[in-house]
Amino acid sequence: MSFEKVDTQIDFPAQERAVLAFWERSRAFERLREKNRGKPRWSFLDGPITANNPMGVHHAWGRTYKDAYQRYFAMTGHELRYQNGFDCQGLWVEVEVEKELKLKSKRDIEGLVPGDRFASIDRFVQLCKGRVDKYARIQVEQSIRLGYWMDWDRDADWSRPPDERRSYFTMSEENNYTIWSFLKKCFDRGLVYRAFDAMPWCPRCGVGLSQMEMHEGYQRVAHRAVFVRFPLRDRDGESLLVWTTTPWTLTSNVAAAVNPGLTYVRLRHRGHVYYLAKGALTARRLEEEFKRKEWVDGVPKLKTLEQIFKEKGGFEVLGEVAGAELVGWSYEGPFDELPAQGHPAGYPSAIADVALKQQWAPGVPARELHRVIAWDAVGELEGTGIVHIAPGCGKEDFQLGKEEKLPPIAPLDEDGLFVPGFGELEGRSALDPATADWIFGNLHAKGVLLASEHYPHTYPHCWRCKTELLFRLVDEWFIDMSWRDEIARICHDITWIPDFGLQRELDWLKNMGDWMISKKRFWGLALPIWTCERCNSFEVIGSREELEARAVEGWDRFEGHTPHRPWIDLVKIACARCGGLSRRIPDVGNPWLDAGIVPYSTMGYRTDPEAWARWFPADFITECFPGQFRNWFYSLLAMSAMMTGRAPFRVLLGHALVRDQWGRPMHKSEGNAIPFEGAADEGYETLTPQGTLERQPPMGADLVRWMFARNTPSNNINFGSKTAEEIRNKFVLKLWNTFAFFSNYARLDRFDPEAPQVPVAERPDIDRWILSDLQLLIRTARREFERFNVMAVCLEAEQFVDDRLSNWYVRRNRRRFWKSEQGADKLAAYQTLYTALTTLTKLLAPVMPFLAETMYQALVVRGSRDDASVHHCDYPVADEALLDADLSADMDALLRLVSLGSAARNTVKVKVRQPLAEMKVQPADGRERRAVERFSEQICEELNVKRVSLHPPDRGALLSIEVKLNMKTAGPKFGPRLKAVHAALDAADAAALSSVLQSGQPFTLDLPGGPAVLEPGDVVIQMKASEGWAGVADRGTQVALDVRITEELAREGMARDVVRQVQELRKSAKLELEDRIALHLRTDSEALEKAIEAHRAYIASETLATQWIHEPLNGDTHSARVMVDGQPLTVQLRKVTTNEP
RNA sequence: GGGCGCAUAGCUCAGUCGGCUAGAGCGCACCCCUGAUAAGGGUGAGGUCCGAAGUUCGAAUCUUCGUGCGCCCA
Repeated sequence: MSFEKVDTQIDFPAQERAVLAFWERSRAFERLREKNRGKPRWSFLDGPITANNPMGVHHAWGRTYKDAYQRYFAMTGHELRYQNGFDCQGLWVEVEVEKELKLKSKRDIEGLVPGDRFASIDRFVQLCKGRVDKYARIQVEQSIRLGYWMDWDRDADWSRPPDERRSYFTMSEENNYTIWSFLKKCFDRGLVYRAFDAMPWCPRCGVGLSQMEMHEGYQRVAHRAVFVRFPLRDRDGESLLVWTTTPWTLTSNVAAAVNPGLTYVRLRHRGHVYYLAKGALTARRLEEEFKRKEWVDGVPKLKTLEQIFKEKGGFEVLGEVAGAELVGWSYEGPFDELPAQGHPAGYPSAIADVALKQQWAPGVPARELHRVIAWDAVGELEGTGIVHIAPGCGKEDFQLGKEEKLPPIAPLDEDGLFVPGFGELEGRSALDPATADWIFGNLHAKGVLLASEHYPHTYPHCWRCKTELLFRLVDEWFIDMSWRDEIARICHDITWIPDFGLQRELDWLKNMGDWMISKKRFWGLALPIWTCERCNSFEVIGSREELEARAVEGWDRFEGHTPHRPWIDLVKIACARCGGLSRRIPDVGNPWLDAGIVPYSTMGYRTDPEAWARWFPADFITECFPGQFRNWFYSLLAMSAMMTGRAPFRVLLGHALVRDQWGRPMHKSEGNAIPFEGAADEGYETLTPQGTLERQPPMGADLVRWMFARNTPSNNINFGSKTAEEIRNKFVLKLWNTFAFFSNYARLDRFDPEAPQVPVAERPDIDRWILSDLQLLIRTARREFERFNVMAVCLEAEQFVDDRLSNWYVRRNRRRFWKSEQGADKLAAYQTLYTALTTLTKLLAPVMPFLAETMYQALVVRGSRDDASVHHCDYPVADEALLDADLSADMDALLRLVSLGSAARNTVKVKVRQPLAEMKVQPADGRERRAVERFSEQICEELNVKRVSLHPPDRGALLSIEVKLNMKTAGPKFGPRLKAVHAALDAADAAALSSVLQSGQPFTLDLPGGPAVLEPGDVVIQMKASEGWAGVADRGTQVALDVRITEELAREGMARDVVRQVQELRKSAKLELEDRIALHLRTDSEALEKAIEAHRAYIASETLATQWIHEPLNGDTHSARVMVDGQPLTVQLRKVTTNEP
């Protein structure tokens, strides 16, 4: 079949939907897999996407890479797995389900089915699974719309259990049990342990956060800080001055720390003596932050302590004392009346028991042990230089407490409420401002409150629900990471792109703490840790089979369920040490365990070791890297190091973050995030920095992909409609218009791609040039894809399409396609452009799969019944025989000469439509000389001159130098002497003067009234051509245009103008390219009349006028009154049918 | 406090072998084109390639130090 007409106005999203339907109908993806089955493998491992919400446009960045590289390796003949991954388990899903159900706490979840905790948890877990399925399905649809080819789950697949679906799901049994095997290995090496620690804790979620999670949620907030005095025992009327931003922790105070190396002052204030660090008295606290506006709105600047004392009645410094001397002093705590302070070895008793057993503290109540301890970390710039220590309320406090044998007091329950033993505070929330009020009131009543203030600082928040974190003493499970060197070792087997990734990962490995793997929640990996009720020892179970063999209770009820809560909790085993009954700890696992195990769980490590060995390690992974060094990359590497000691992937490509087009971080809550469908298909609204909502048109998936692919992976991308429009105009539309141009003329001319090829050697230079550059593009594309540098492919392709193919090749060759006679030259043009376009479809297919397919179908398949797809093609290979470096260099020289010619026209403002007689060139080198000879026709056409000639060297320079004063600077500088300077300048040797000034040196003119010094800025140096010529020079090249317009040339110019006006009218009359017309032209201007007469044949052939009518036309005509060369002209035309004469 | 990264035009960024006069797009000014056309093209203005020192025939590029910003860790 022949070529279809192609509209230059195209709805890209609609075209993409048509391609999707074609792929679906023709089973294009399945056929690609069949085609590549058995070929060399290329193993890609997908990082699981959290199946918890629909994707935003930012997800498309990584997925563009994933698809583009997969497509490239498929086109170069590789077998792939095409397995997508979904991250399913974890708190983020729980939080969303809680929101849907309007649940506020863990107790609400456990009461979902009233009175039945087991059924409640079961129901909740089912809802979590359901939410994962729901959003996984949505993400599949979105990914398909992006053009991402994966082995997607289809309707029938969703009713199967996750283990039997096409994508992998981290909630699958295989995934969970493979993690068990990992934990078992850790256990066998003695690396799993349980510990009490003061953990960052989210009171809303009722869960502790790991070190890596805590970093996600820092926010700047202001807390009410207090200055409190701790009266010293044995020193009447004297107190330590203590400062804290968390007043609720004062209830659990055990000690006060000073820096033994600092100097402290004694000062008297209102009859009482205070101790505080000398530097603290005058420290300008957070002054820098205040200046830099790193502050919280509405919070006043902090006062110095000096100022506070002065305002409250003045003070007097009595003396200084070394910090070391304070150590050991004992004091009265602010809440010693509370029962918790009186409980031996700490509070509550569960913790006191452990503290006693593990010898963290003596069996004495905290209030009897209050004393000053030494701590080097205490500074004097933040508070008072005396730090209140509550081992049950802070990480460092807890460590210090253990070292100093201080009893820990843990005041809060899971929900952040005070437990019994804290008097009136019982049941109050530590976060509630009313609680702080109560504490302030209480301290004030006791007379120990000196002052309070609002203190801004960055404080950790729950990264999921944004609640402020508290530090809480809890028991959690950890993996001892003392074997970190084993992980670091395999990092060196990986190619990191960008390469600083290796250093980042190694840094993290060096600094990370032990891995907290437990979460006191419901939906997640069931940690396979069973503890004995009798002897309190624990062990880790490594597989379902092992559990079944060890089970002494509950297996029958568990069987048939996935290893999730609450069913797995039913299984009890006999303690290996004492035979006692062991039950599973209620905790679930850290979700990064789920994602980190996938190189094993998804490739058949346990089920099909041979298959696993074929696909492991993955050749390539790519993800957004901020954060992943301590998350997915970390868990992948750590778990693989433990499992096999091998790197789980060979190449890692990391990419940065998507910002909005003004460079602001994208946030759903800020209104500047872009939903995926909005960008791909539907258009979207975005909030501008001015706060207005702007409606944006859709970009289409290809454009979204291209924008991501052309960006430097390591730089954040400012993504938005502005860039989209730019790239659409300069690249996508150019490509499309070139394709449309070709198709529309090929259709009219019945161009047959199967016709015998005009030998390349016989084609014109410009054809061989574009073919040569095409080979260079192919070479670059292959090289850069292999380096995982798709950006370079895109930038090179843009340059080829825009600068070379569209703006030069097609523009220069239009007439070869227009002309009516067939022939070798026309055929060569068609064949050349056809080769360029079909090659481009294949080159671009990995990045722009839709556009490439549309073009390929129209250019190559052309409706033949065979369902060939561009994605089944082999990726192009450069034909070295077509490379012609010499030709490219000549063409570059030509382009330079043409741009100089345009510049020369510009200087005299003669439009290109006006033909000129001649251009003379004084070439800078042999290359330019040859370009003039070789491409004179191109130059003449492009610049609309009749002749181009080389300026003979023996005739001297083509242009002369002219130096004029720059009146802007020279005027004020020389004032009344200006005339004299002028004259001297005219008399001076222009060549010598300009060479001095151009080298940046001043030039001195000798004048009667004394020398005048010219600076380079004082003059304008121009190249001047002889009378009637316009000249321009650049880098040794000089060109001159004959700008004298003869009557004959003027007539020709007018004729071209007439043609243009007629074409304009044809177009507004919506005529087809091939339509013939009857034309009537009428003017009162004699000059114009003559021009039309002289060029009648030319006008007729250009405008396809088959009938030249002298009388005004009647009936179905189109007419316009236009101006040509300042003269009015009436144009009338009418379409004629072919059988008219 | 430690580590990593970045710094090129008003803005967003290319420039990874050290090589002629440092580029692109946007924006700005002027001009042009017109059957690829709701586009597009050309020309121009605009640069201390963050600063300083060094290596070199030659540095935006390599080294060292400094400044500023970002990220990570403590």
